[in-house]
Amino acid sequence: MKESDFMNSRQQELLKLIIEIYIKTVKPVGSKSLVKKMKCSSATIRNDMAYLESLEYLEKTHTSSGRVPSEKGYKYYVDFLMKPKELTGDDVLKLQTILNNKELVVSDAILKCMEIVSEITNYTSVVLGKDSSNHLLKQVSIIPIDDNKVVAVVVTNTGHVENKQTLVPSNISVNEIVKSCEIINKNLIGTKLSEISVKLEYEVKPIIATKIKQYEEVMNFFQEAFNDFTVKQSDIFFSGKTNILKQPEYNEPDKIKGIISKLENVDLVKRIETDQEGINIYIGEENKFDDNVTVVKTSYKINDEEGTMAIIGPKRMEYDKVVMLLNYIKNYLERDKE
Amino acid sequence: MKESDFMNSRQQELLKLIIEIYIKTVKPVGSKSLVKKMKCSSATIRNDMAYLESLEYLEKTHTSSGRVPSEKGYKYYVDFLMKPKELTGDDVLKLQTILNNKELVVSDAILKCMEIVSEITNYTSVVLGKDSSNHLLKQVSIIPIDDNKVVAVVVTNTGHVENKQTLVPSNISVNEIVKSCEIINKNLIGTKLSEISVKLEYEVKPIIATKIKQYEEVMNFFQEAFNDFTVKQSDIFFSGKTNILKQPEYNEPDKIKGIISKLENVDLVKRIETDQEGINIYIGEENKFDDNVTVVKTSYKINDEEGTMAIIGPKRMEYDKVVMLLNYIKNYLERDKE
DNA sequence: GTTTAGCACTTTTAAAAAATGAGTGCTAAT
DNA sequence: ATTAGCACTCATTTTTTAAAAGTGCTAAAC
Repeated sequence: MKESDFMNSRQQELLKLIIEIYIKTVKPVGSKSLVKKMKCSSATIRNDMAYLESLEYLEKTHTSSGRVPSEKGYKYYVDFLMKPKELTGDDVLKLQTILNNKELVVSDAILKCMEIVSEITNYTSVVLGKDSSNHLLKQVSIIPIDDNKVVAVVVTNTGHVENKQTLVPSNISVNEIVKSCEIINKNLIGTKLSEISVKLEYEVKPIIATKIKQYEEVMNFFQEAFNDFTVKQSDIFFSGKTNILKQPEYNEPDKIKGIISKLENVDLVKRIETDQEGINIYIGEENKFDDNVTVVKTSYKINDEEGTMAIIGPKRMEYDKVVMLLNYIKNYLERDKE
Repeated sequence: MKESDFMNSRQQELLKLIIEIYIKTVKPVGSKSLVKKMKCSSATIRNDMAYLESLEYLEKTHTSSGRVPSEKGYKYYVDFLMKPKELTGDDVLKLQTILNNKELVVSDAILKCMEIVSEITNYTSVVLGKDSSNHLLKQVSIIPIDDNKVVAVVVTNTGHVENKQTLVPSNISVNEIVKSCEIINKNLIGTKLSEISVKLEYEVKPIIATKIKQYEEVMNFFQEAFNDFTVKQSDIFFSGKTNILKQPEYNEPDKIKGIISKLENVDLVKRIETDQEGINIYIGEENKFDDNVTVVKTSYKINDEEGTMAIIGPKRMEYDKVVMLLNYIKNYLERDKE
C-alpha cells in the first residue's frame, strides 16, 4: 500500500460496502442506494467514490455510471476489509459427514469435500494431484492378457496406480518380460519414479543382460512403459465444471466458450498448481489461468499425498465464504493427521 | 414411407439440394437461389417446396421465409438421397497412420481415430467402453501401502484395470487380506465380474473361513471393493468436447450451457450406447441424448473389447462425411481382426 | 396439365430517432 | 467538511421507418 493510498475509515467502509453489494447484485453501485447504510448524503458518497476511483479501487463502466470494484479494489478487500464469514451449520454438517467417514482414503475425502464446496458456492472446484515423478515405486506387475498383449501396472508409495496395455513386439516373448519384471521389482522398489529411467539403464540392464537373450528389446519395452507413466500423470478432478456458467457474467456466447475451452485445456488447468503456503487468492490478471476469474487455492499434503485444491469463480466472488470453506477443510485434514 | 409421400424425381432432387445447401449455409433456402441448379423457374420450385412442406420434409421459420429441412427431411435424406462421400486423401492418411501403427492397442487406436474424426469434422466424438460386468477376472492384487492402507487392483481379460485405495478396518490385518486375495485368485480367475459377488459368498467364503479368523470382515472388504469396480466403470472418452460449440447453432448462452451440461452428464452420455448393428443415425428427437443434435454411432467389438464410438453434431450434420469416416474405421478394424 | 411471369402481401432485419432514467460532477450554500 | 441542487452524459428501451427476402396465388404460356 502506497502512502498516497490513504483512506479514512468512512472511505474504507464505503469500499467494503460497494464491493459486497456488487458481489451480490452484479450491477454498478450508485451513490443514492448507499445513503441509508452510510449515514451521509449522496453527495458526500459521490465525493468519496471519486476519491476511491482516483486511487483505482473503483471503476466506472461509462462516464455516468455507478461504480464497480477494480481488481485492485478486490485485492484490498480480501487483504484488509473482508471479515471471516461463519459457515452455516448446514454447510459444516455436509463437510463433517465426509471428513468423519473413517473409511474414506484422504484423497477421496478431499474430492468429495470439493464437490460439496462447488455445490454450495456454485463455483467450479478442481483438485490437482501433484506430479507423481517424486513418488516412489512400490510395485510393477506385468499381467499377460493374451499371446502378444500385456498390461503393465505400476503402484507407487502413495497408492497411486497407473496402467498401460501394450502389444509385445513379436521378437520377444511375454515370458521374458514377466521375468524381467521380477528383476525390476527386486532392484527398483523404493526408487523415485523420475529416477527409474536411469537406474533401469545402469543398474537393471546389466543384470537382465545375463539372464535374458533379447535384453535390449525388453529394456526398451520397460523404458517406454515407465516413460508413459511419469509423463501421463494428469490427475485433474473437476467438480461442478458447469457451475461457473451459472454466474451472471457468463451471459455471452464468447465468454462461455472461452471459459469452457480453458477448463478443457489440461495444460492451462495445471498452471493452477500451488506454489505458496496457506490459502492464496489470485484475482483476475494475477492468476495464470484466466483474466476474468479468481482462483482461490491451497495445497494439501497428507502423508505422501500432495496436491492442490482450488476454486475457480468470478472475480466478484464470495471471498469470505470460499476462504472459510477451504480453511475448514484444510484445518480439519491437517489436525487429523497429527 | 407412406404411399402419400410420393415425390417425383425433381422433387427428390430439390429436397436433396435444399438439405445440402442448408447444411453448408445454415440459412433458410429460398426458391430463387435454386433456379440455376434446378433448371426451372422459381415459381415451379416454390410449388414443389410447398408440396415438400405438405409432406413435412421441409419447414418454414416464418410465413415468408425460405425453407429449412425438418427432422423427417434429414431422415429421408440419409436413408434415400445421400451419396457416399469420398474421403480426402489427407483424411485417409491421418487415419491410416494410426491404424497402421502396430504398437497401438486396438482400444487406443480407436480413441486416436475418433480424435482425428472430431478434428476433421468439428463435431464432438465420444467412445464408450462397454460395461465391464461381463468381462472375466484375470487377476486381483492387494498392494499394502502402509499399516492400514492398501490398494486393490483388478485386471480383466480385456486388459482393463481398475484400482481402489482403501483403509483396512482396524480389526483385520493387512496380512489376512493379502492371504485371502491369493485364495480369491486361485478360485475366481476367469469368473465374470458380475458373478464375482455371488461366488465370493458361496465358494470363497467357506474356504477362507477355514484359514482366516476374521473371515467375515475380510469378505466384506472384498465384496465392497469388487462392488465398486463393477459399478464404477464409466469409460467415457471425449474428443473435441468443445468442437460442437463452433457450430453456428450454438450462438446463444442457453443453448451452449444446455449442451455443455449434457456432455458433462455421465448418465446421459451413457445412453448413447449402441443397441444395433451397423452405423446408425439418430436425428434430433430420435436420440436419447439431446433433441437438438444428431448422434451417429456404431459399435466396435475387437476380440474381447467392446464398445460404442459416436459422433455428436448438429442435426445439420455433414452426414455423408461422418458416415464414411466411421465406416472406414470400422471396416479397417474388422478386417484387421481376421 | 405443367410451367412460368408477375404482383400483392408478410415478416425479418437494420438503422434511425426519440424518450426515459440512472447516475455523475460541480457549484454554491450550510 | 458536508450537502442540496441542477446541468449534463451515457446506456437502455421503445418507436418509427425503410429495405430486403421470400412466399402464395392468379392468370397466361407452353
